[in-house]
Amino acid sequence: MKRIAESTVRRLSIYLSFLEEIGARGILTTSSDDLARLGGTTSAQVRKDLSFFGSFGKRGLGYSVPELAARLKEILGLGTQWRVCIVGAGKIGAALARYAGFTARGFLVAGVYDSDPAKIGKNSGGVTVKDIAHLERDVAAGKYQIAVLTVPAENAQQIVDTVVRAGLKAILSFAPTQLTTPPDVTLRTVNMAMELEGLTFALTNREPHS
Amino acid sequence: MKRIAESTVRRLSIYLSFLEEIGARGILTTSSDDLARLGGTTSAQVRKDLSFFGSFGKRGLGYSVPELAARLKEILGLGTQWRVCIVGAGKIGAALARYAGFTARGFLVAGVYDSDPAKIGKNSGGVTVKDIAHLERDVAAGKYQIAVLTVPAENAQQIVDTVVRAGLKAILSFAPTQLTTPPDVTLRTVNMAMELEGLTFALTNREPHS
DNA sequence: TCTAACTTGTGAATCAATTCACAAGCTCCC
DNA sequence: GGGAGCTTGTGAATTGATTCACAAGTTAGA
Repeated sequence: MKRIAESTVRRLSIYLSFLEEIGARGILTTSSDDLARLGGTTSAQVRKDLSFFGSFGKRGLGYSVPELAARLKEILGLGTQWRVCIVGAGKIGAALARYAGFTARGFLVAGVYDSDPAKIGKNSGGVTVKDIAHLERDVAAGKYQIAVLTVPAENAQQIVDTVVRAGLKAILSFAPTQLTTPPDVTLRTVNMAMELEGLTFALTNREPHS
Repeated sequence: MKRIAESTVRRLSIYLSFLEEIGARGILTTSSDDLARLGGTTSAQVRKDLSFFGSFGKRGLGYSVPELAARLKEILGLGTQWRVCIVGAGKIGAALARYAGFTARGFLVAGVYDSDPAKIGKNSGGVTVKDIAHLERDVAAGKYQIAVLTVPAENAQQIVDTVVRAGLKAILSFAPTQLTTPPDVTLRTVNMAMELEGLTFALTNREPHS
């Protein structure tokens, strides 16, 4: 299969969340134009995105909401429940552990790890915090498919190396640092300071009147 | 000035954080090749990114670390302190309110708002939670330049409309929904479920051997 | 002063993503 | 059955981003 751009995958997520929303309201049919309007893009873009995976619509009619939603779930790999571990039981880790948006989309926070003895054994987001010394063993045992990192920047690469060594293939990092992984491991980084800097850049460099 | 791509701005943030890191270690000079290696890109990309804003290096020599850092701070608008309000005093809002990465880069969390009477008046991340009914007035009074939204998806657009009406030009949203703003308002959205879906897509569609 | 070894800055070329534009398919209604 | 009115799917064209490749500037050392 041809390589799919990250931007395309992001849009598929957006389309899916709209399909679920309008599906819940009982709407059975939609069009690329509807999806484009709701998702902030163009109808041609919607159709091109979908065309990478097949043709799911009917000419003249549009798309069946439940059918397209099911196909997108399949494409995005949301058919099964994914087990996630959160590494770092600080404020952000605890917030994520009980973030409803995860469970709503089929992710199960099955473990939380920290290195701080004061936190180990305590409850964080409904899960007991485990000793990070057990992380590698648990990952190697297949307990998780995805790791979410909410640790300080200076520890992040070491933890990446640990979970990669144990065989994990997908990591979402909130550590504000650049991380490296082997090519067969997918890494996404969310850097909140960087997002804010995108805003200050815009505030600073915007034309006064436009 | 020519329009600058968002990807370029993101990379400038990365370059800056490396310059600060190596600057703190006493390194005075660096090259586009160093920055590329650390930032996961190519030296040509680094030079092209910088070329949009001027020429900051010396041929044959490279870049002065403190000088380039200062120019990047200026470009990214990090010369002044920015006042941020957090709307939504839930788990994620509270975690962000005391997130060290923000203050380290010159952002001041100057207010936290919520609509829940049980939270108003309580302390969240070192700031007293205010009634969201006062948000519009406070924004209009110029108390904040940036709003961070950590509210449920169903309330997010209404709050965007409120702060935009009050004159705010920069919003960072963590609500898992598509939001719309006038063209003179910059909006960035971080959607954690969408990031995870990018990972599950990769896990599902990856070639078994490559 | 001259050469060797670097590294920048930047047009040109390539590669990637988006948009255009239209043939083809579907439904409804006369 | 046939025409009108939709909407998809997709090559072609366009727009945008990245990479290439090299002239020009700088330093160090002989």
